[in-house]
Amino acid sequence: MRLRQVHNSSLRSLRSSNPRITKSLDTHKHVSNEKHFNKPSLKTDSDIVKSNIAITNYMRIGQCDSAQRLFDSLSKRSSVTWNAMISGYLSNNRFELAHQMFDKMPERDLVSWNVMLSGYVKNGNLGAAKLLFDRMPERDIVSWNSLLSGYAQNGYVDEAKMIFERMPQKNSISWNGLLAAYVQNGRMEDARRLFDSKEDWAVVSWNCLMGGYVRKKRFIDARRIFDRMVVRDEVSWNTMISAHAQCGELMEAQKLFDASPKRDVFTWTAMVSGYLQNGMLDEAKKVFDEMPEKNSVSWNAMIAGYSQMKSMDMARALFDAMPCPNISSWNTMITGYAQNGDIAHARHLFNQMPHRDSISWAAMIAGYAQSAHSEEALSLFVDMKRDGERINRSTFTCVLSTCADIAALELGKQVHGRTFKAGFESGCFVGNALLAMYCKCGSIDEAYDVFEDMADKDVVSWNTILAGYARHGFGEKALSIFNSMKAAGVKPDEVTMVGVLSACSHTGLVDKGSDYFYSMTRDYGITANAKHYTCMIDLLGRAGRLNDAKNLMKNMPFEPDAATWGALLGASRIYGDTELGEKAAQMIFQMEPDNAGMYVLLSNLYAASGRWGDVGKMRLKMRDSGVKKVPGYSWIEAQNKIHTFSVGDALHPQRERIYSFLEELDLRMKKEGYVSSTKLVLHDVEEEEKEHMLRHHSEKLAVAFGILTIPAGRPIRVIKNLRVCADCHTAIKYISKIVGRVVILRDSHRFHHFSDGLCSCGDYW
DNA sequence: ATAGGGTTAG
Repeated sequence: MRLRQVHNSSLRSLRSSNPRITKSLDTHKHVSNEKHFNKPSLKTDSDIVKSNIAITNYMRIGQCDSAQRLFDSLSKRSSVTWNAMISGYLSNNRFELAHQMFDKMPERDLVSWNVMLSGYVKNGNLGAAKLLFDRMPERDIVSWNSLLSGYAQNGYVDEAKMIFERMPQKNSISWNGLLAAYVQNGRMEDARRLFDSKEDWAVVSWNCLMGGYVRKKRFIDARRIFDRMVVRDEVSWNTMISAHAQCGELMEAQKLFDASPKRDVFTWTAMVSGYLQNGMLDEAKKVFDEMPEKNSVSWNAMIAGYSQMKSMDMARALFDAMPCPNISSWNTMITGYAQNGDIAHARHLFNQMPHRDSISWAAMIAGYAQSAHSEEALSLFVDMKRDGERINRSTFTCVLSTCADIAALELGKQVHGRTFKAGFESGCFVGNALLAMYCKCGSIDEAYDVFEDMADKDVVSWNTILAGYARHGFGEKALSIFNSMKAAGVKPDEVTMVGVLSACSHTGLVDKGSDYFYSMTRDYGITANAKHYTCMIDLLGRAGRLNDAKNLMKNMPFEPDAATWGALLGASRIYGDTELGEKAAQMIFQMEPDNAGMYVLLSNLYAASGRWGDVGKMRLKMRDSGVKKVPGYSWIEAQNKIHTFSVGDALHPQRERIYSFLEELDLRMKKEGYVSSTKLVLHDVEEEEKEHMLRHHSEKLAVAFGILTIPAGRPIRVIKNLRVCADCHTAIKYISKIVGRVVILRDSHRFHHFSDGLCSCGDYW
């Protein structure tokens, strides 16, 4: 704190050097005038100063009305009086009133212009700021610095650099402005080059560079900067402490905490959230209790920690105990209740809270949507406008992405309609959200309609529709999108190529995929990343070239991650290579010990090759390691509701109708030649498992329910949280043919379009 | 007495 004061006071003396000169000139003028005027004018001037101070103080405590009343009552005002009003209004977010003052004032001085300029910048109106800057009768270094930061804050890094180069003079604020422009926009290499180009950076600039490295998770670079600092203020220590806490190095964080010269609420809160992020709730609570002073951020961090650990009672106790909960505290509680499935408590708090912002509404809407209450979600969306909360583009984007997550197509369509009515359909943000919603909800044709109608498509739009086709199993279509994209002059990026390679993989185009993979550096300047390699391993594996896949993995320039091993495991499963599958699964267990899906995959692999002893061992291993199999469930949207099914579901109101329909289907399937693969492998399975296998899986129940409720001619869209079961996959192919319906199933990995006895995945997934 | 930059905790 002391260092910060030293720093600020040196700035202040710099800042005041000019006014002091002006003042002495004023005094001089005044003395010469005194021959003609009598004392009152001197008295009036000191009165003006007094009222200026009073205005500033009123504004500082937010009493704009009192300031305005005082201003109106004055008989004499100087330009400082006007400037104090303008600046006060701006700092109280009363932009319109500030603007009116600026227009009305009789004589504007340089400060008036600078105040307005920074007002526009803070208001995010860069265009107006630029116009004002051009209109200014004169400019000083303050004007230039304001404009520089305006460009930087709005992401115009190169323009900021041009301003910096055009500046007649530069001071430490200007240098810091350019550095911050790079850091804020993630251009750390440029920031570093600038930083190394000169000495004598201010402490804030050191902090700025260090903070940039922390945000990029480049903790070693951050620490090097910290160690090189000759002068450190509290912010420097706090940044470094939170960096160590974030990456789980709590011992080191604690060491710096103990060594830091002064600890403020930031320092303490950084330690609390460090422990929370690493799941150490008790330690976090201990530090929290020891904190000498807490503010709402500290309380909210602790509350969020409890709610993430599903301890809503503890979270609630803290919430009730905290002195002044702010809007974030309420939002944290609502989100916590909603995510823990307690929608009633969430709604109760939502109704009680004094003010709601767009985050409160989004949390509540998402809560309803995720707990299968789409009607309430939509009606809340409608209520929002009535409550006075403006529905803006980001609200639509947020609601659409909720629809996408839960594949609520009907709800999504209604939101689409409202988006259109509100005039928000144009623009990439909402357009891409719509596009993604239709893709993820399984309606690839509607996604394409949106895509075609988009006036301005960016690379994200192209990537979304391309990956959409690939995930739906329409590889050829995905590749033709890729060609149109190139023809439209849009440069493919890394994400595009992931889509292209996975399209080739899903379509079995091994040679074409390899060509793209090996030529993308030359053609588009894209270096293969882990995802590209994973696609290639998947592609080779699918084609049965397991050795090539293994070799590619051996030769890739980075360590394989769980997804890469997963691709190899998938291939071994299809081609029955138990040895390779075992190796891959072991690697995945090491990296993701909680990944229950892998135990299931591996034990299925054993079962397929008749190794029943190993299947049993897997079961024991799973039990001993405490991993809980994630229960599989499926859901379907019908009659404005989301219907959820679990294996052998006994809760659904229409279960009897569904089960008898499945019996009937079973007979017809057998006539067509269907043999249940589960029944083939039953002979060596324990009783409990047998029963499990004989019961209908959730996806089959949902499909049957869909056929019974969704009007003929419309596809049946089902979503499953895990991968589709192989037996159900076969069964649904038969069912699609028997009843003449299209079934679109989204599982945790991709889409399956079942139609006339076939699936778009080509039985590889 | 009025004006410019930046960094840390939810």
